[in-house]
Amino acid sequence: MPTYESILLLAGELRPAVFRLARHLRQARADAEELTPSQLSAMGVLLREGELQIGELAAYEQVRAPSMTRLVDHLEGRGLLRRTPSPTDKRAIVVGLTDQGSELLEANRQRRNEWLAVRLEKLTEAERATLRTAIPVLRKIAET
Amino acid sequence: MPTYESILLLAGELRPAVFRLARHLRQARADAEELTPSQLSAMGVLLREGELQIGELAAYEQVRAPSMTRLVDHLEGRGLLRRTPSPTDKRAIVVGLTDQGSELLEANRQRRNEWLAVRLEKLTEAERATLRTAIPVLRKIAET
DNA sequence: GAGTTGTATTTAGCATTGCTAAGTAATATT
DNA sequence: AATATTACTTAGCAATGCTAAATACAACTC
Repeated sequence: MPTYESILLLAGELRPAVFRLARHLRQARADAEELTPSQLSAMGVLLREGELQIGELAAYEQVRAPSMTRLVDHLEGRGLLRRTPSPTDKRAIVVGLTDQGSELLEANRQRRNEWLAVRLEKLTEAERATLRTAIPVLRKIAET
Repeated sequence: MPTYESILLLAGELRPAVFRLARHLRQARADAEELTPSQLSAMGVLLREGELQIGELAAYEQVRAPSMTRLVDHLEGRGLLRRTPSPTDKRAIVVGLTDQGSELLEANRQRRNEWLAVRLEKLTEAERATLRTAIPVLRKIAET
């Protein structure tokens, strides 16, 4: 039975480790991609979830509706997503990725995975095995 | 000898797992703390590194000098850090945390560690052991 | 040592993104 | 039918990123 103290210690080491890696993963994104993190993130939600109303998308992104309205304005202007009136509710609007949007997002995802893969290649097989074991634990923490 | 394909697969799983956890860790911060992520991050650098010149701090934060000048303006106005002229270079300025700044930062750090610790407590001891093993690997990737 | 070049910081002005408050249109409730 | 709620938009504020240009000092060069 571990003490809370020892767990706090673990937290103090795990937190910065995860945080720093995430920071690098984020920076390995754009490079003159002309898309900001918010834009990429919102598009990522649409890729995973399919079409959503503006308000739903805002909720996913933990942002207020007006912020999402403007973000969608930009992305729509660049042809990366499309607004369509909701068939069931004439107040609401449904947004979804265009083909161009999905392709851009997919290219981006691949680039980031490759950035990480290059680093994973340099590890030992044992270290990679450790990571494979850790992934479900990391997911579990985030889902709590 | 693993294939690059299998490593790409691992990357595709590890990346979102780390990213999501980091996102939660970030959100477990402020809560009416009246400090933004940029401000917290810059103060964190000063806590780790001690006093730095504006330009050095900007470099750590991967931000341009003018952005850091303004951020330091704000934090100085709130009494969280202090500007002092560099003794060796009359062009330069050295910034460092005030006692109030250090205390606020320490309180913040503790709160975030506790957020994570609560979740770590709910894991099995084997899962925590996995994380302990994974920490140095995560660090290694980030440092590459 | 005078003049040039480079460095550290600041100021000014632009774009993005977050917010709240208030407006419009449609839906739901009483 | 009147009222309240909901979905989105518009308008305007604050924070943060940038570049360009100004200022002050430091370091070289001839």
